[in-house]
Amino acid sequence: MKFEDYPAPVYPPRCAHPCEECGLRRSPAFLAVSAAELDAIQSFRSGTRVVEAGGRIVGEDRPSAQLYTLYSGWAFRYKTLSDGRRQILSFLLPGDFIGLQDEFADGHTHGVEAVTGTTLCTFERDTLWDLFHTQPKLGYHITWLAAREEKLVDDNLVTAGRRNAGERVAMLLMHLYRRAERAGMVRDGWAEFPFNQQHIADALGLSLVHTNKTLRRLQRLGLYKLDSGWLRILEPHALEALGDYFERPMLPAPLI
Amino acid sequence: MKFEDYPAPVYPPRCAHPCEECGLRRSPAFLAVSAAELDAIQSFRSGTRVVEAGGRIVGEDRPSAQLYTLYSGWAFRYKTLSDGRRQILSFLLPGDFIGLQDEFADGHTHGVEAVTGTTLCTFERDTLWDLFHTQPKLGYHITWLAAREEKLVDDNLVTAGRRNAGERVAMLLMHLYRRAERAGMVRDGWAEFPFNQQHIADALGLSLVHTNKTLRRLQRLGLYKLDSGWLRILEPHALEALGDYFERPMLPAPLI
DNA sequence: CGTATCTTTGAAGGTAGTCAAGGACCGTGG
DNA sequence: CCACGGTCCTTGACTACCTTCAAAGATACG
Repeated sequence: MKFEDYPAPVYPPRCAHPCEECGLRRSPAFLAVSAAELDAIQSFRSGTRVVEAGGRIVGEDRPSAQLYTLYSGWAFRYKTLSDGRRQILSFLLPGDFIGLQDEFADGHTHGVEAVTGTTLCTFERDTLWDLFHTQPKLGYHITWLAAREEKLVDDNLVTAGRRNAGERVAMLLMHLYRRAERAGMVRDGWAEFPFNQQHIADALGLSLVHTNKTLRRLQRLGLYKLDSGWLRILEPHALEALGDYFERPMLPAPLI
Repeated sequence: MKFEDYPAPVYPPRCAHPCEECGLRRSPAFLAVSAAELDAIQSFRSGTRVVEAGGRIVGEDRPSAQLYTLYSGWAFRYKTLSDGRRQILSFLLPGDFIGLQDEFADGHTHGVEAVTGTTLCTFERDTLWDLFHTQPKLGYHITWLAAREEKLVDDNLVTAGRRNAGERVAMLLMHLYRRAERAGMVRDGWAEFPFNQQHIADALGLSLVHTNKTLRRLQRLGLYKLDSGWLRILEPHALEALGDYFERPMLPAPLI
């Protein structure tokens, strides 16, 4: 059974309803929660926020007072050096938790930017400990999310450090496709792909020009198609082999 | 007051004593804990393990059944591609928690290797949830550690993706010196530096040869000295400016 | 003293960065 | 309707940073 068959909301206009009606939760990508936990999440949640495409979710200069769960849309975490060079650390999809890294900040924060229009559930940072205290299970889940997020960055570091341009692009395309698939953002083999080549370059640690040339090369080889914001993988095995990157089936994730 | 003034054990032969006598805890780098928490940690701990220099702490093929706190020595986390290219993800110092990333594994694990001889406190993975349940505060602390660890990898990703060789080396030297200082491994301005150039190359995503040439260049410029396993920073401001990397004062960390 | 490991250096080649400019597409407004 | 500016994509030419290959020192150790 594919995720497309589930009524997962791709871009709900807004999430103003109670958590128990949350559309995301119907997806099998997320763990079921008890009624008590859902209550705790509901009261942990302080509101909803909408950010337009290209807008800033969290500024790079200081940690935000809020934590977020991305409810719909695509976003990314990034850091910039003082001369403007930017590195994208990881991409964020619905269900991803935002802001944990800064919870224990010694400065050195990162920014979060929306790629598409996004909606977010907001939580107040200073109530986090209370959540751990009253609902240890949810604390455990948050640790789960933090650990998963770090694994993503681990993989990206291997890519930036040890893969060449072709391998990097192959790995990123497969990775984003798989995550989109899991999040129910694939229809008929086409995945939402709202990124421009500057995003890809900044994620892979390549220049814009070289990213373009590498993308075109792999496209001419017939490995994938990209059409007005939608991605289709034509040769998944070739891309996986080229990138030396083989996704394992993903476990259901907690959703806070 | 400098950390050197504290009686922090640099390389205790072994940690077989109860946690309340733990030498690490005397360091101001770590948060104080209550007696009840210390009891919980003590009963969470299942034993002690010693790994010789260069030995494998956690294999790359499968998640280990144990979690660890590094008690003494230096180690690193790494991943290797199928053709042998290796990327070091982060370095580990006393107090660092090991194995969390695999707690929620979907495969895709990483290895951990000892640089020097190390001693580790061991915990059984399947008792982690129990710890969260009975001691939410410690669960919160574990999340703290996970978030800090991810920030380290974030920084390393920026380095591998967007810094050139000189900047990478400058940043790594400053970073390791600062962490050694905090861990009480600096004496008279000399920090323990047990790494060979292959370690540095694998951490920075550079080739061994180019790493060597870059190290020599910065050394000839008089920015640092390296002598039989000990590092002295001669020009901290120059190195920080070159690497565009400015450490903020670090908060006391939890110690599990 | 011989072997293994690590460091150092030179030379050659290639991958990726930089510079520059044209093209495609889109929305806006004259 | 078409001109215009903006953003993003594409391509070529040139440059340079970094990798690879090769081999010679240095150091430690049995």
